[in-house]
Amino acid sequence: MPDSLTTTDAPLLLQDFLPYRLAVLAKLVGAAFSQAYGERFGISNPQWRVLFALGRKPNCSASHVVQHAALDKVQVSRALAGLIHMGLVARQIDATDRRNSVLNMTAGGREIYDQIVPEALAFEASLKEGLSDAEVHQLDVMLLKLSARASKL
Amino acid sequence: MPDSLTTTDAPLLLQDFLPYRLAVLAKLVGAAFSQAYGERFGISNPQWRVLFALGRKPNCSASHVVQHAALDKVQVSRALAGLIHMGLVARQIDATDRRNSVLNMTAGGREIYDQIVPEALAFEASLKEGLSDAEVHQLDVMLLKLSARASKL
DNA sequence: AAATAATAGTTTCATTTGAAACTATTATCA
DNA sequence: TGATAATAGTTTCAAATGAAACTATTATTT
Repeated sequence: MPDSLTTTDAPLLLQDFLPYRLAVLAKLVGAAFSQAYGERFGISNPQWRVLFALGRKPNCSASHVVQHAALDKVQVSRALAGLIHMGLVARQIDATDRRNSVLNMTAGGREIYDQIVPEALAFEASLKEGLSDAEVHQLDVMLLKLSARASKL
Repeated sequence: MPDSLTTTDAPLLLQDFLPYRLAVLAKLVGAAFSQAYGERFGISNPQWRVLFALGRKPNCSASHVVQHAALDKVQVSRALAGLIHMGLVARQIDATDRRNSVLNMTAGGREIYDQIVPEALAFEASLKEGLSDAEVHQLDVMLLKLSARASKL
């Protein structure tokens, strides 16, 4: 019996439903990434994000990480606790405002970071393999548009 | 001090990193969706997926849901337990193979399903607002390509 | 047919996550 | 200045998640 005979009047095709497709793709990509690199370094996804944020902007506060890594403050706090415990990140206190922390990678953290960055970029390139330059650009535009829309819903 | 002076040689821009962008977008979209509908009906994300799968294919087994809703068997088992408890889904045992269950929405489940489907489609349409037909098609193509690549990594 | 393997689904337990409450510090306001 | 509010970050507790062990049933092998 073909599928069409088992469906109802206006079935929603989960496979075609954009929120579902995005969730499945993001999970798949994230799993592939952390399987490849997270396991190797013992670093979780939120911790990668924190490291990447610190690589981009040293001497920043945890709040800055919250704003630029799409993590909430609880996640950042926990990720930092782990990274500091592993000796990959150092935390000082901002003398001008003792509520703020001043975060930096340690030499050890930098070492891992410098290893992972090229691999992360290679991972991304591999993911985009098969997309033309024009398609990559289109993808960029559409992700931006979708993000803008989604944040208004 | 401009950002460029605080960065390192080859910084990875988290905001431009595709796995990150996908994760953030998927989460944003998913949160918007469940905030709009999950709260209203008291139904979780995995439970929606199961309902949508059953709407598409009545009389199916839990294994079928596993394969078609991108959930693992634990999630399906738990989602079903909740849906059955709420009286939205009924489970029988397949007489020809007593390991298999035969799943169907109840009248109550169908009622909710029939309410949510048009709204879910409207949600999706709203998400795509601002994308031309050509862009929507491009998006489809690229999500397919990315999914194919990701499952090989 | 008996033993073994495979499949469907559930339960258990450890980890992850998120919301809300909490501490410490600085800013604002009366 | 003292009281109140706001901000930075942490801790606590409950719910969600995932891996692995488990039960029940059917298939395969000898």
